[in-house]
Amino acid sequence: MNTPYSFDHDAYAAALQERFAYLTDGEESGVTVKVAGRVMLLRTQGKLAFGTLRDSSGEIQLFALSAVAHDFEAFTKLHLGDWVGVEGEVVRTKRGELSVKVGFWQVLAEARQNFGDKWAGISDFDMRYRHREADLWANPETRTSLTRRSQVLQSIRRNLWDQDFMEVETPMLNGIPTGAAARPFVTHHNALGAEFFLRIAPELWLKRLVVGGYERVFEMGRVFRNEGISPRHNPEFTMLELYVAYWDFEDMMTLTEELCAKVALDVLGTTEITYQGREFSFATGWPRRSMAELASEAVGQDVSVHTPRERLVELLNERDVQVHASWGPGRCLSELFEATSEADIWNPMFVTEHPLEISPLARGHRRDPMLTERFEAFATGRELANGFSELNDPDVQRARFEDQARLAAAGDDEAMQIDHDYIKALEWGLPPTAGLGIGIDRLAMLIADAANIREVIAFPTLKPIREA
RNA sequence: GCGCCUCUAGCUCAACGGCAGAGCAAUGGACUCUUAAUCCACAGGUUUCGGGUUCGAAUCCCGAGGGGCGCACCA
Repeated sequence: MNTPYSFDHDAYAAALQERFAYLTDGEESGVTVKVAGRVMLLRTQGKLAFGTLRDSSGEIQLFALSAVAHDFEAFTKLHLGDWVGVEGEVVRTKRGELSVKVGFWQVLAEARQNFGDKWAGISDFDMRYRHREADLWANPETRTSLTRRSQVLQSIRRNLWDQDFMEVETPMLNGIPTGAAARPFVTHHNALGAEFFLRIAPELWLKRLVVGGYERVFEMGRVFRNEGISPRHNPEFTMLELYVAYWDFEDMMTLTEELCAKVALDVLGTTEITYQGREFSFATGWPRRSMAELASEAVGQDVSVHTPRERLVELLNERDVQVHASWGPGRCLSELFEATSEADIWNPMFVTEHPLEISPLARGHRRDPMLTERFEAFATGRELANGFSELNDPDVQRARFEDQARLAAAGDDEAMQIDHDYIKALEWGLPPTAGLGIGIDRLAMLIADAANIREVIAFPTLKPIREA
C-alpha cells in the first residue's frame, strides 16, 4: 500500500475538545484542522460514518458524509487501528459529539494486527508485556502508568538540577561488582580478554567523583541484579543515587522526604496517595525510628545490637527464621526487624541506625560503634530508599571489605569483594558525605498505583521464547 | 530454585469424559446523527506441544513450554 512519507498535522484531539467546547449541538465552527492518529472505533450508517480518532493527547470523533468526504467508500472500509491523517472542519454533531467533518483524508499506515477486543482490550499478561505497543492502545491504564513513570523521572531530574546537582554517568561494565549485596550478571569483553560484571550499584564511582571535587552528584540509571523476578523485582531496574559533600544522614533523610513530596506534587498534584485502595501521605515529617526500637516493640522486649546473639537467635527461631552460622548479632537484629516489622510499615517512615555488620559502606555511628549512621525509608510495606553518612576512612573501609571477604569465604555469595582502587580513592580524601539510593521503579509503582513492577516498566524482563 | 494455579478462534471468554460455541475483530451486504451503533449473511480451530488412560479426551494422568501468584533471594 502506498502511504505518504509525512503528514502535516496541526491539531491535537485534547486541544480541540477544549478550544471548541463552546460549539452547540449541530453548530459548525468554520475552522479547518488537520488531525492524525489511529481509528479506534468505526460506525457506518449508510451514507454517514463516524469514527473515533485517538492521538497522543486524547480522542475526537471523525464525521464523514458521503457527499463531502474524499473517497467515502474507502473510509467506511478502514480497519480498527489504522493510522489516518484527516483534514476537515471542526463541528459538533446533532447528537452533541465534537467532530472533525472529514474532507480530505489518507491512510498513513495500516494496522494488520488487531488491538484486541474493543471493549475488553487485551488482558493476557504475556501478550501485554511482549507486545507493549499493542497494550498501550488496547488498555489506556497502561499508557497512564508508563506516562506517570516518565513524569517521575522528569520531576526528580528537575528538582535535583534546581538544587545544583550535577547529573553524571558511571560505568555499567565493572571489573568488580560492588556497592551493594547482590549477585551480578557476568559478561566478557573480547578485545581485553576480560570478565566484566554488569553493575549492581553505581555507588563507589559516584563517591570517587565527590573525592574529585563534585560536591553534589546524582546518577539515575539502570542497575542489574541476578536475582529472582517477582511483582516487586525486575532483573534490571532503575536506581537513583546521589551524594552530597558535607552532609550527614540526617540531612539526607530531609532531602529524601522533600524529594518524594515534590515528586508526588509534580505528578499527581497532591502528597495524599491512594495505593491499591489504601491511603498514605508523602507529606514531609516522616517518623524516624531506630531499627532496635522497632524490633523491640515488635517482640515485646528490649533488643539491640548489644543483646547476646543466643537471645536473638532464639527470637528468630521462634519466628521460623533460618539462622546462618556466620550471622553476628547485627545481622540477627536486622533479620528480626525484617521478620516482624517491615511489612507493617504502611505510612512512610525512616528506619535508622542499622548494625555496622550489615552496612560495609556506611560510617560508624557517632554514639555507638556497633551501629552506623544509616537509614532506610519504608512505605506500603516495602523498602523505598537507603542512605547513610558515607564511610570515608580508607583504613576502616579496608577492614570492612576484609570482613566481607571472610563472609564470602564462608559461602555468602552476595558479600562484597575488596575494591583496592576504591580504597586508594579514599586515600585521596573523601570529605564528610551523605549518600542516598532510591528504587525508582518502586516509587513509580506508588505514584502510578501499580501492584506489579511490570506495569511501570515498558518492556519488563521475560523468558526468551525458545524455538521448538 | 520450590509450591499452587493457568493456557480453547486474531482478542475477550463458554463448554469440564459424549457433535468445540458466543461476543468483538475480519469478510460480504442493509442503513443520512452514531457513541462498545444496530441488523442480515459468511468465515474462522492439530483446544500450547509430546506421550498415556478410555469405546470416546479441550476435559482425567505424566512430561515439556509460556504465563500468573506465593515462598526463597533481593530493591
